[in-house]
Amino acid sequence: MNIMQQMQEALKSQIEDAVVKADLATKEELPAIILEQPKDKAHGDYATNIAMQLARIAKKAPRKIAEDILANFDGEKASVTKAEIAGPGFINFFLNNTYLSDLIPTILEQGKDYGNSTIGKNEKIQVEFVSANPTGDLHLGHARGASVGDSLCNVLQKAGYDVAREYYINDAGNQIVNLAKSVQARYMQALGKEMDMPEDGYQGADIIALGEKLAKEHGDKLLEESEEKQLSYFRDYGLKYELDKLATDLKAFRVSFDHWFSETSLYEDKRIEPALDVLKEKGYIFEEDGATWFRSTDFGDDKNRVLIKNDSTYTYLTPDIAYHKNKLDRGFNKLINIWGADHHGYIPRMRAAIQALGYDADTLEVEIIQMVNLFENGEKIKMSKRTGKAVTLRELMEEVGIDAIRYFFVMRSCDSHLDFDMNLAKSESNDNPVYYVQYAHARICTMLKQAADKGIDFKDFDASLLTSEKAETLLKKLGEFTQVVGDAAMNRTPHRITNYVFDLASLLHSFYNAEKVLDPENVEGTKARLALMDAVRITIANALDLIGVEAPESM
RNA sequence: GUCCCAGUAGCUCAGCAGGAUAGAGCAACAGCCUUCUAAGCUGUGGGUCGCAGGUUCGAAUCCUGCCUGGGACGCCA
Repeated sequence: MNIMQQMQEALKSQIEDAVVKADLATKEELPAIILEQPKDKAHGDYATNIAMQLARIAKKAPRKIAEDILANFDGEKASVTKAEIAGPGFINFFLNNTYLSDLIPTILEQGKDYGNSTIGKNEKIQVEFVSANPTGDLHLGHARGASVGDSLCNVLQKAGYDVAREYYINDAGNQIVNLAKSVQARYMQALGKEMDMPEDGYQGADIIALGEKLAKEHGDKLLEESEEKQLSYFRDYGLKYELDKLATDLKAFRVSFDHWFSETSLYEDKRIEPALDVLKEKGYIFEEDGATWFRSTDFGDDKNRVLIKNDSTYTYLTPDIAYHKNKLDRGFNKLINIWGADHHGYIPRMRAAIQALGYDADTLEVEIIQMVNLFENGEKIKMSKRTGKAVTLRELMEEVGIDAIRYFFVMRSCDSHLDFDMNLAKSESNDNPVYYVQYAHARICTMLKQAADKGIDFKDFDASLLTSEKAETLLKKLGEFTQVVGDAAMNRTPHRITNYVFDLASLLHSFYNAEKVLDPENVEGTKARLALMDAVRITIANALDLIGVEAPESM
């Protein structure tokens, strides 16, 4: 538990004691004490609404209750210097802020670990994200999913969850047959022979390049093989090529996975039948119109779903159920899937399957990532999957840079559609939030370097010298970091990290402009400020690390 | 028709378990570089929180209905 949490817990327990002592409520009746940090400084460091909450239980006016609480409140035990009743019945607490001076040594000592907590209680949680079909390049939607997924995993880990990152490879089924046919057509075309693309073929430039590559390497030799052998070759070759490309691009994008799970392996390891058997035993399976169905409506889905088509092949859902069963068999007690908005309709049936397998519905959480619109020069860039004319992640990385993409994609709540402004992301100006934050970090590094060059050692700093309002605001913000990470983890909202780090950078810039850090006239003050700067540097770097953005030492 | 997401300042969006006068960036306007990076700072103006009800001490936040925009509703994946 960090200093801020200790402070809050101490305060809460004093409030609880006071309520019980004042005979307003018993310990059992008492609701959880809520402490909030008022926006207005005149309202103190913390405020509680407990008096209003107790109005019904104690049958008294909130302000009267607040008075009774304060009459029985021992402020000294919680570092409270002043407590006031305000508004409809808030109690505002003003704290002795010396506790803040303990914060800097903690941050400096913890370094990269500052912000870590144990609220995840080591819970085994699996996050499946991206899982783009190996049939083309990653586009913007995947990139957002990758950014959010990776950042969420980082946040969860920092908050003490035991996280496994997984990519589900859809390397079985129709789309792979299509891939093989598409590669074949592109290969033929590269040889100068007439061949139409299959109807649902993959039109991407990557497949054209692949066809040319094959033509170059093999000439027309591949045509000597049987059609079946050719397609099998194109399938394997295309799959490997696409998967390598996905892995390379994602790695470049600073996203890695603990496990790449192959759909085909479900067939090879005979995992699909046993999963179906479980549903069958429990009576959720029935036959109709020559097909095998899952009665997902038993669990709130709006219609039942086919598992085995009347041509005796599986639907997409069937191996996916086996896959999720496998995840659960591996001992994860929480599964998070990150899907694009176009898959949201798939949630009820998957959740039904989880329940049919004997688990709670909320074992599976699905985070839906809304769509991305790309804007350049104020105009929306149209994307078309059919013609393959979508902007790829690779192109975007080359044009915009990884830091800006990662930051922009995680900056907004997943629920919101995201307008990605190319001009803004590319601009090296203060309009660009990424540069704004990185600049704050670089500024600090410059000061620390200059101090080091001058031989200033601030190890023996005295934090009590940091009395200015701007320094104090900065300190309080630093103290919030652990809580912010914990909230982002529990609510699955990595965008809070960008909000936080932006605010922190803003406070740093403000402080920087108001106070001279390196002051030859005041050695002790300089040391204290340098220590504060180092703590800010560490916190910014840790926050940026969570969202996969670099923290440069100079710009 | 059913379901999901969104609707907050001119624009893009925050707003944490309901809390005090609704915030930030951009844009507009006015200032700050003989001083640690002006990729920065300071200040001003700008809002019926889509609409209508309800829940309560209190609603941008929760519930219901409606309106608008986007998406999903396959024996596709």
